Amino acid sequence: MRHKDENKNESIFNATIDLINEQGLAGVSMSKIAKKANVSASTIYVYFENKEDLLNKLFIDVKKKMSLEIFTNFDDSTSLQIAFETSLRKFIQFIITNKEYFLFIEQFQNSPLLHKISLEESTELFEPLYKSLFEKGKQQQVFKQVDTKLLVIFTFRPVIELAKEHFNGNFELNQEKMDEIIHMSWDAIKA
Amino acid sequence: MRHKDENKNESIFNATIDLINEQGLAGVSMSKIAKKANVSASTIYVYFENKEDLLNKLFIDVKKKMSLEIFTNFDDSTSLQIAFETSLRKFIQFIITNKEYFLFIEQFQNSPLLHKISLEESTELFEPLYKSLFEKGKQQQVFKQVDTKLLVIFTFRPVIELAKEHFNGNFELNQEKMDEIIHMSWDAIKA
Amino acid sequence: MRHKDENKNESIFNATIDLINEQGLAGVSMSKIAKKANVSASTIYVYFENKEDLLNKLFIDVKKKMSLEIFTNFDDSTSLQIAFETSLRKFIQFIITNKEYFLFIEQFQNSPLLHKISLEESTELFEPLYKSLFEKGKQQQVFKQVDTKLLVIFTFRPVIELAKEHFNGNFELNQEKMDEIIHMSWDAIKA
Amino acid sequence: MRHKDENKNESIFNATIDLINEQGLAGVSMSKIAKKANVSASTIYVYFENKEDLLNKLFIDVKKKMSLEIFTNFDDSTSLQIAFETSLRKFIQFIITNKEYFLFIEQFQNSPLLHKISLEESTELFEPLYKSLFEKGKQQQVFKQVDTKLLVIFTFRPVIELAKEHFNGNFELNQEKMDEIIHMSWDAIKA
DNA sequence: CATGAATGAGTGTTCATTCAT
DNA sequence: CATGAATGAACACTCATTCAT
Repeated sequence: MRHKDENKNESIFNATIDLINEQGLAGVSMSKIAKKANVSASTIYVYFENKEDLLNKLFIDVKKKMSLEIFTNFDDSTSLQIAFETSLRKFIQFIITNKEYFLFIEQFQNSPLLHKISLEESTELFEPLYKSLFEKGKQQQVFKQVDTKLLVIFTFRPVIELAKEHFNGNFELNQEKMDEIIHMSWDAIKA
Repeated sequence: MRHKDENKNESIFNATIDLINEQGLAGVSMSKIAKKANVSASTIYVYFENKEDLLNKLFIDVKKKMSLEIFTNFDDSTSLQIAFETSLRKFIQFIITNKEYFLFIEQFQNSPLLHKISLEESTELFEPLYKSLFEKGKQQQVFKQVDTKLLVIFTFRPVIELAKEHFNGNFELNQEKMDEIIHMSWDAIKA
Repeated sequence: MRHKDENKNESIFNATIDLINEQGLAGVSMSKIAKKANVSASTIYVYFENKEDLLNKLFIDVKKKMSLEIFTNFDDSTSLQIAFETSLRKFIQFIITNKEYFLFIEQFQNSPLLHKISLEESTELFEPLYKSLFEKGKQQQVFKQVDTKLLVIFTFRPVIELAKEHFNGNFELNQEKMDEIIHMSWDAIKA
Repeated sequence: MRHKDENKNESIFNATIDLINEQGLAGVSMSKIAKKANVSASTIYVYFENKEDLLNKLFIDVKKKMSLEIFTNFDDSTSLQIAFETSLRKFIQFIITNKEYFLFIEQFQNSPLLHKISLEESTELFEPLYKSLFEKGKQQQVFKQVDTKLLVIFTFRPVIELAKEHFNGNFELNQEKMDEIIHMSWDAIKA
């Protein structure tokens, strides 16, 4: 349970995140969110146009938090391999310490309620990574000469999937495993 | 007595698949399925216990179809690299030519409606692949000495994600891309 | 649980009685009866016109069983007080040893599904009691000169209500209590 | 905000009572109640948790009305026989002039939807009667030395049953009959 | 700004009964 | 005689949203 915020917007966000983690995206309703956030259901409509709007804004908010943490102390000037490893480790770190944000993103990313615009807006937040890591890597012939999307997916998707299995209790994502994953991702994308 | 119409089971399945592809898993309701399948909503309950039961049985049915196609002509005796490439290509082939099955699986796999038993039952269908490809490969030191789950995920997850982007229209999964993906997956898992 | 009868009619009756005792009258449905009786739901319609018909026939059947037991060895020639006490004790005996019949009767007696004709038909079964006990008693000035219905109700209703409380566990209907009840009923009706 | 219409609660109660009297307890449904009360079915859920809650609250409400009327001008200091007769007459009066409340109580009292708590709460309303009538009567050796429950049942049950027959049209509960009933109940309980 | 009241549309499911064999 | 298949109508209840204050 998270603590009550002064800010109503924030407490609606928190209630939503908590609910989705407890009951899944399909289990959230405006009235449940209202109850958990200790506001009236109609108050939510003061802050958000409708349910879709609430979820999309929450999505962008969470993605912003994520990018902020990943780009903290991001050093453009290190070797590509170090930049790669650092980024991926920070990403894993964020997932592990923000389980409820991660699970919300994973659920909502596949939902038809996610607007294309929100997805694009949230993707743009990670542009620096694409530019100063993957595309630079391709230019320097360190990475394979393939669509950047392929590099991104081989870097992040496997660990995402394994984190899910970890949270499900079907897999233990310990230090050793993380090293192996990073190694495998690197092998996949390196030229 | 009236004899059970084998088609009815099938047409309920088809209606469900179509609906999920049109409206997403959250958008399917028993009455919509009934309307699309041209049966009464209560007729569905002659064939299935409830909504969960229907979706789980459909899931297993589709997974069975998938495994059947992947294991057709599966040759245990070829080189590992050929077995790997053949399997992955057949998998991609299935996805591309059975878009609606693939999208149903992807949506339902993450749903809380999916029973653990159904998931296990469907996973077992692919056991031969794990045994005669990934574990054999580890024994022969062709693959990395890591948890088989890592090998499986680096083999199948990237292409799944790219297929989704392909169907979304954000990415063109052509022959060249497939070759690249297969190459990257191979690099990821090979020792 | 009662054992399966050869006679289908009987096994449908038994299943119904059992169900009503387990789930209450509101909880019985034709399909549940069918399942419990190990027949198809449509088979019930071979034996009975519809649900109402089934319940009404069952009601009369049970009332018949009841009257049979009460009138066994009924001695017309004893003193009225002995006849009164014997009848009432036999009635109590039937209730206690046939809890499931009793509870069905009590539930169905108040149901709008009970046809007036069935009620009359079942009431007639107890005519002898009215004639050779209550009306004779009035003639002989042993009982109050009031409507026979009053005599009947003061004789049977209190014990019925206390039997219900007994089965509910709110009241212990032991030998002493029975004696008291019989005494009170007698005081109520005697001139 | 819109303020709660006190009438609405009341009109839902009235609609429910009317429906039960017309169709029996088994015949009431939330949508029928809604239609009769001229509100949307979902509005009922603003006032009550669910069907059970509605019926239980209605039950307590009606019992309260009943006890209020019975205890009006209840005089603790009169002779026991006068107190007995006054109470019983007031009870009969309530039944006769509030047929629809009475029939609701009789039906719901036997329903599995009645919560034990509601029953207890409603029983407590009549505690004064038990204490200053029946138990006092036993102390003064005016009544038989039996379980108070027996006294209560012999006092109220026969008249309840006869009122039902009266409303069914099988019995005319006129002034003379009432006097006889009161007399018989008194004989039953008096020492 | 905030909210309780109100609702039409929809949910999954059960029902008594009929049909066709 | 017996039955599984089939169904329209109904059920209790939840939903996202709007209204009036």
